[in-house]
Amino acid sequence: MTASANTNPNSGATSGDVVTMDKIVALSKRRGFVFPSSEIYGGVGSTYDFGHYGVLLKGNVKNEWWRQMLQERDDIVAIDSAILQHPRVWEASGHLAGFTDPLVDCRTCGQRFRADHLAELACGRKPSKHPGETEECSLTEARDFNLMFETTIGPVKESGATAYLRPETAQGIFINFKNVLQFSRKRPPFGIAQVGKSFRNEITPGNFIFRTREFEQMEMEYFVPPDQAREWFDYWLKERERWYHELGIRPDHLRLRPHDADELSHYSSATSDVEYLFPPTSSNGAGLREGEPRWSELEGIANRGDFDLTRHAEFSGQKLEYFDQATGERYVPHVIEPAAGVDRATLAFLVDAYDEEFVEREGTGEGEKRTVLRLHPRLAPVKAAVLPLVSKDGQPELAREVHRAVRARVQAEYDEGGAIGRRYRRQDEIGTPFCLTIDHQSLTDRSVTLRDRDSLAQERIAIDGLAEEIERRVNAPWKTPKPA
RNA sequence: GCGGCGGUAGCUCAACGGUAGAGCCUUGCCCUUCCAAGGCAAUGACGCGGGUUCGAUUCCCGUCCGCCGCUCCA
Repeated sequence: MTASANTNPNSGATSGDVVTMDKIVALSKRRGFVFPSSEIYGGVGSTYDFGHYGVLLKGNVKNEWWRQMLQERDDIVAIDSAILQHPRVWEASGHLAGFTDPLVDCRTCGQRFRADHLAELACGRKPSKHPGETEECSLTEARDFNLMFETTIGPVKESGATAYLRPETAQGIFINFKNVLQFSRKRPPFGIAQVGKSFRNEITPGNFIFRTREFEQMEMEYFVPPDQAREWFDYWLKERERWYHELGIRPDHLRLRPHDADELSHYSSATSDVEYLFPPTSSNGAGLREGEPRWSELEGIANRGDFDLTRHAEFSGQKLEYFDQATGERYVPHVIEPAAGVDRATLAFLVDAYDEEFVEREGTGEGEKRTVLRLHPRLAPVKAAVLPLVSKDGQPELAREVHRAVRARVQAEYDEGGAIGRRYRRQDEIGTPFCLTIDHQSLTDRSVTLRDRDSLAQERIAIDGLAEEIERRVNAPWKTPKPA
């Protein structure tokens, strides 16, 4: 729970400490994971485009989430709801009211206040004053802060109906509760899961892809009998924590943090955050660091009670409840919601995997720094790279054959350009767990060397059955070699 | 949105009131070699707009973008 190992700037250059956000941003751009969006036009604040490896990595993160939610159990079904929904959805959810308060800023003290609550608010000055009451106060005009993106349905703006881009995927699940109940043959406890884009006009986006105005969520609403809500809440806390651990996040960099009473959302009776210990922004050569490591939220797990179904029942006039044939009971299920950020999880996996080490050149005592992403093989964008040692003597031809076989099973690359060491390092930087090198011996005995990303160890392995062997290794249990 | 700092090739840096230079990276060719150190060549930058000036990447203003703090959340 504590961050002692990483809050101490003098803790030395253990491999876990070298990462900074600057390095992640630079690597992301250098290797084509993530680019600032609209760059050729000067950029748009806090929007990002995912490049080739970023798409593969993020896709793997989502796949792993689906694996836990769908493949490994039979009480959760999937849905993919529309981004544009009926405006009443957001009245019922509370977003339209809660997201549109007029606010004023004070230019003197820098604080922000609800414009309609000035008379009751204290502005922090002594003796206690209301905002605007003292001579130094310099309040701005009241402005509407609508955190939802607004658009118009219909091509003529003036005559169209106002609609909102969804600020969360959860509501798309609640409004489909009836549909799913009818067609999925499920009864509580059961869940509905969704992955998709959401949009919020954040006041202060930033921290790379950590907080953006357009982001992707992985949300699951788990509907349970009211008297079981607490136990399922605890269950999902553990399940979600296990998910991060199994995908290689170092346990001492992950924690569950229960919300205080005053932090709770309007809809929640209990919420815990899954937090990751993110590194500082940058560090200079002298070991001084700008910013401190900071616990930040990857995921919120909330007990939403019956708030959502009750509200939608009220606003829509539809019955949103479950009738238990066995007991003759009719009730509104309570909801446990693990709501995770895809981009945040992806960033955390990148950060946690980042490592640098010194590789000595044989016998010289000198060497090079190696940058490597120690990603769980299942998360790695590319599972295997096929490399002919030299690009002649029939090696490229055999390598192409191996590549064709391997890529039939897993994401694989072929590369014959430049020195072999350089190609290994390129693969290290994108986290490829296995490099398959074709050499002169390969041509006579149909074997390759398999080079391990983390240990650099090489072993000789037969080409026949190679693709299956790679697939087996990718799916084997894995633990990060990085020290805690 | 407010306050502080910053913006020169993909990256790390340099110089300068007289139209920018290096290393690394990348690409091509040669070499053929199991961990980025070989040879030859090439691509490539003053965030954007305005002002001062004979002349602005340099000085001034605005704007955009980024980082740090306030606030919010996945």
